[in-house]
Amino acid sequence: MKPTIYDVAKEANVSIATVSKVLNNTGRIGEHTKKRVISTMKDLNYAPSSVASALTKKQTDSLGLIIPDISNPFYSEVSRVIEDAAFEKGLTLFICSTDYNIEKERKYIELLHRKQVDGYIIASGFKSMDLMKGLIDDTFPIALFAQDSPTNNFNVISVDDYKGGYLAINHLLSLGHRNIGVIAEYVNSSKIRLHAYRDLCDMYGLPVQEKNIKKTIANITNGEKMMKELLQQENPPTAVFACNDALAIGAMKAAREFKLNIPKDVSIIGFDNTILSSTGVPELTTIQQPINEMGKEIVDAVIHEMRTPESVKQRKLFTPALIERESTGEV
Amino acid sequence: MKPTIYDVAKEANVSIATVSKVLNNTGRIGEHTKKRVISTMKDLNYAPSSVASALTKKQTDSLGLIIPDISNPFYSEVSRVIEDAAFEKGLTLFICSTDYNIEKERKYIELLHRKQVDGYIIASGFKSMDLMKGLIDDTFPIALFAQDSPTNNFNVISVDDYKGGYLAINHLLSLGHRNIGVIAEYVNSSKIRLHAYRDLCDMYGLPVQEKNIKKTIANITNGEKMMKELLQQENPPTAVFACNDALAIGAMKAAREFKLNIPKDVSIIGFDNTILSSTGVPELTTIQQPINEMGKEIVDAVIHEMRTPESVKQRKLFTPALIERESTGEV
DNA sequence: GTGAAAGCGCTAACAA
DNA sequence: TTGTTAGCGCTTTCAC
Repeated sequence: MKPTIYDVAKEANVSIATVSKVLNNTGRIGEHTKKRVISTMKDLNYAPSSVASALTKKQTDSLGLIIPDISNPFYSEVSRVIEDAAFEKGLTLFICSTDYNIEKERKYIELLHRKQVDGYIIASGFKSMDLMKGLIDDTFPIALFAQDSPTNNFNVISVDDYKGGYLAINHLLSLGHRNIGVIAEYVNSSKIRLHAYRDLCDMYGLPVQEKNIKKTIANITNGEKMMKELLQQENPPTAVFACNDALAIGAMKAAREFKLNIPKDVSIIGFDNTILSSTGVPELTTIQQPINEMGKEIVDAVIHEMRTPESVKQRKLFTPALIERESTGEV
Repeated sequence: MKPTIYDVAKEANVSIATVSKVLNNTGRIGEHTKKRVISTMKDLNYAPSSVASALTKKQTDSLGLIIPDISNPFYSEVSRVIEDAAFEKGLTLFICSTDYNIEKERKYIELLHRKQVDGYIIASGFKSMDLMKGLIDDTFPIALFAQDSPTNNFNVISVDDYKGGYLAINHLLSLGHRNIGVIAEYVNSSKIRLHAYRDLCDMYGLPVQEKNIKKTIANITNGEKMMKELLQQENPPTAVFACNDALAIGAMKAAREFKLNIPKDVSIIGFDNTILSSTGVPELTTIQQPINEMGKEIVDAVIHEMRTPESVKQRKLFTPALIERESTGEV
């Protein structure tokens, strides 16, 4: 049997209270007994039970991380960063993949609720924000990653989408492209990136052609499909901004099927700077989100909410960067 | 405050034992009271506390999944499958990335031990097998994924590495290649795949040239480096078997740097069939591990150990399959 | 500086 | 069929 606090108390000839105190460095205990307790803990190979302490302290030191799909490179990379940041702070993560599926979201939220996680980190693609509010207390720690919830008031950590869109389009414009297509997602971040697109078009006196803007759900197949549509219309764009790397990879496939050289015949730029952007040929020019900093920040945000539930919520937007590789070139 | 079992008991005019019984469907309770209890649970928006029940039942319904790195596509894909299988069985996962780092392994194992996970799933790359044995009981549920521990006795779920190596090399041989290089890892699975290589060479009467066998740590950069070495020697191989997709992607990079066409000048085959194998150009021919089945099996294996700790351990080897894409061709 | 005791929310004997 | 009660392993007053 795993030794308990009673075992070490008995063995060290002290009370369990004393053991607890040396365990948590609380109260005052004599140097001598402290040493003795510590050494018998070692002798017994004692490890305190987190579940017992969670029950008394009403705190589990764990967080729920809700993402669409851990096997998607962007989310797995983000998860890794968040895992490290959480671990650093003594928190463990329940990582949950919901596949944009409301039913799965509900089940996972209920599960985590029963597991008494101390807070949630919710990544883009989460749909059940309202269900969430019903299930849990209004002041319960929740932070949003790369997702907005305009109707609710949460801490959110995100990339500056306008800036990201701006960087991407501006890069294409500076390369001389004047007929630029966009493959966007049905999400808020894409909408904002499109604002940058429109504004930049205005600035350059270019007419914004709606037919050049495709919206879809982000995956490689859809990227391919949308790119084909773009390429099939008359006067097709000479450059395409895909709102994430997966869409961009799909777009590159389509271009290749059309026997188009990248970047000679058509330039393609992605978003996220996932591993996919550096493993293909040509390597993908893309916009990098500073996920390391963002991961740290979001963990800090949840912790802050845990400590001060009534604190004012913030939105922190991080500055993206252009990563020039091989998929974009002069027109 | 979150309602407790006492709240619903009082509200429904029954004892907490009764509530517990309807909660767990144990004992016998009258239809009528059962209904009443259930409805007041709904009214109060009651959700039982897993931590309290964990404390009494000495079972947390959670598993530790130890992998080298969740941001590595192979492991993120594997994790996804295991997550789903575990969720299906009512188990949640603590996913821990250890970076092949003994210190991190130790910290995570200790952490999970205190969290009282019901079992461990340990994926390839784990080094502290012996530490593990010291920390936990001999009959504690542990299953190994794609990793062997010859000196210990565990349930292991793995791919049939010999068969995988055989499929890869045989594919290359059937394409006419007679000078085949291998980029392997410093791990047992690679060793077994190399057995297949040697055996096949023997069968074909080909001399096994040690200079054609490179060993390294699996990542893209090392794949590139090893491939360059292979390519720089005189009479370089016309085909290379990389023991996983990351190495293969690196190898493709190197080939390209040498202005070699794939597969015309050199064929490359990978292993794992991760997303990387279908996003590049040319798409990578590779060996697929049936990770869906393997994921289900390993969760089942841990559950089985949880229920019958003394059960005989097994090794289950799953049959891989050749996925022909574009990176291999006739010599 | 140390200990006794209550309680965290639940399960499982055992009684009734 | 339902209720009483004793823990599960820990934290935290409050006495001493």
